[in-house]
Amino acid sequence: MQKRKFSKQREAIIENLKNRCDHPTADMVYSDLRQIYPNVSLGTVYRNLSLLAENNEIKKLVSDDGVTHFDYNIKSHDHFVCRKCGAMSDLHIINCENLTEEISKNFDGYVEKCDIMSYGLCKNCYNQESN
Amino acid sequence: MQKRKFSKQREAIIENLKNRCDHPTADMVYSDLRQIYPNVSLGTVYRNLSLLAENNEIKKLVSDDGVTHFDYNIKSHDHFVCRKCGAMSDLHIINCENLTEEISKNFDGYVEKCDIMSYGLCKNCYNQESN
DNA sequence: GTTTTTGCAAAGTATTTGCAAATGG
DNA sequence: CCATTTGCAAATACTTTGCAAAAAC
Repeated sequence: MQKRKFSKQREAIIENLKNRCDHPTADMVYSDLRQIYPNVSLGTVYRNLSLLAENNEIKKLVSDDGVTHFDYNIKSHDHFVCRKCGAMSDLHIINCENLTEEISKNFDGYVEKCDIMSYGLCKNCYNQESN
Repeated sequence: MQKRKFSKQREAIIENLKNRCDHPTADMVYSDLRQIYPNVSLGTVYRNLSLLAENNEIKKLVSDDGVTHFDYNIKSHDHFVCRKCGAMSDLHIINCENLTEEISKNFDGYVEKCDIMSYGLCKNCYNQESN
């Protein structure tokens, strides 16, 4: 791996992810970044998010509908995606914490990680629907 | 929903999915279909796969790398994706069969389904790597 | 005869890449 | 200075869409 140099854009991307819990898309991060650095480019945001995800400094999460989200929390945890508003939120499932090891036992190969993604309607969208 | 009419292209797509277990992409199905119907278009394949997935006749599965796969088996089961060759295979996890209901208990909204996606190296790629 | 589906091509998304200039160490 | 990163624009990859013709019923 090449030596990494500091960049204020990358720092701002990390800061942005750190201070929110809505699992933003690249475009959402880009919108926020433009408030601070009006000339920042979407390419820079994509380049940095990919770099960080490859080095496991952040998590890249792709939902069923093909939308890519990013998460600052790299600890093993699961997610819920609302079919209606598309929001992704955290989910903590108690009895599936050692799932990776569990799968490894019966698997002929190397199991690196395991993601649980749940879908449906979030509280808000569910209440709206029943009106 | 509008009334559906028969189409030999759609039937061939279903047949193709039914007779394989490698969770193909739209393009893989398209390649096979051209052997039977040389003039079939990729648009038709996408249209039909979307239609079938929306009506829950097949499953649409998106892996971490953003690649969309399709599965004829609509019963609840989980998947493994090889990080090296990209192949998707089935995984049957015994103690996570009622996960959707389990999540529902502690969730303020409506939980429709739940996918477990596991990543690593498949048997073949793992053996190659250790040589 | 009316509705659905098709093939084709064009358009739409999301993401990546080439390159010269700017920045970091 | 040399390596990395940036902004910009163009390119790529994947998927959807508009439309007239064909097929289904």
